[in-house]
Amino acid sequence: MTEKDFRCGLEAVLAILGGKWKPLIVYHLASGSKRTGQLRRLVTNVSEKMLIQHLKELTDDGVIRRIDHQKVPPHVEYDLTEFGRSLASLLAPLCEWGTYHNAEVAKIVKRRHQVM
Amino acid sequence: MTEKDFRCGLEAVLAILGGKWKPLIVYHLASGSKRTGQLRRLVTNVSEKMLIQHLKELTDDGVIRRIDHQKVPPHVEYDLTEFGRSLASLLAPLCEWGTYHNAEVAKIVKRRHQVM
DNA sequence: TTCGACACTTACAAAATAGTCAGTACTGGA
DNA sequence: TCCAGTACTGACTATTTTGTAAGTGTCGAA
Repeated sequence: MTEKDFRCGLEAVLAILGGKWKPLIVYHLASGSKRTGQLRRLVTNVSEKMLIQHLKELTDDGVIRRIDHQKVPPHVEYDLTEFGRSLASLLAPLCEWGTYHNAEVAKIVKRRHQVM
Repeated sequence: MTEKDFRCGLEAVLAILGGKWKPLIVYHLASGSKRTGQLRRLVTNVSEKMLIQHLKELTDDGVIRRIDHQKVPPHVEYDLTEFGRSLASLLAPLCEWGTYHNAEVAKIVKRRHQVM
C-alpha cells in the first residue's frame, strides 16, 4: 500500500489488521488485558518474535496500549484502546461466520492441498 | 495453515479471503457479475496474473462462479455464489468502518513510513 | 494489414512475511 | 547453584506472496 488513500474501506481495515496474527491478538484482547506470556499461550503457534513484532506494530498504530509496570523481572500488559475496541467489535461477526462455516471451510482448505 | 481446524472463526475467514486482492474482488462482485477485464479495471493496480490467480482460487473455493460463454474471442463472467454472497455481506461493515476511519488510518500508515 | 481487446499462461525475479536460534539482565524456587 | 520464567533484541534463513514481462490464438475495427 504505497498509496495514501483507499478506494474501498476494506483496504483501510487490512492496512491495520493485515498480518497473520493481528486479528487473533485483537480478538483475545477483546476479553480483557493480557500479559505478553499469556498472549503467547493464547495465540497458538505464534513465535515469540512475531508476537512481539505484531504487538509493537499494533501499539504504534494505536490499536492496543502497552502498560509497563516497571518491574524486574519485567511485567508488561496489553489492552485495547478505544480505536482497537471499535475494530474488535467488527471482528465478532467474522468470527461467528467462521465458526458457523467451520466445517465447510475446513473441507475447502483440505481440498486445496489435494488438488494442487 | 497446516492445521485442519480453526480455534477462532477469524482464521476460517482469513483462510478464504487471505490474499491481497480477494476482499476487493468479492466486494466488486457484490454489485453484480463482471467480466475479467472489468474487474481488472475496477481492482486498481492488480496485475493480470494476480487477478486471474485469485479468481481461480476463489472459484475453486466456491466463493465465485466462472461463466464461460464459449465464444471466440473469449467472453467470461464471474459472479458470487451463495457462499460468496454470505461473505460479501460480512465485508460491508468493514468497508463502512474503513470509510469512516479513512483519514485516521491514512495518518497511521503515513506515520509508519516515517518512523521506520 | 496492423493493432488492440479478449482471457488467459508461463518463466522468472523481487518483495513481503515468517521462522529459528542465540543472547540480555534479572528474579525466585528447587 | 542451577534452572525456568519474565519481556525482549538481533542475525540469519526460509517460505510465501506478489510482480514483471513476454507469449498464445482469434476477432473486429482502422
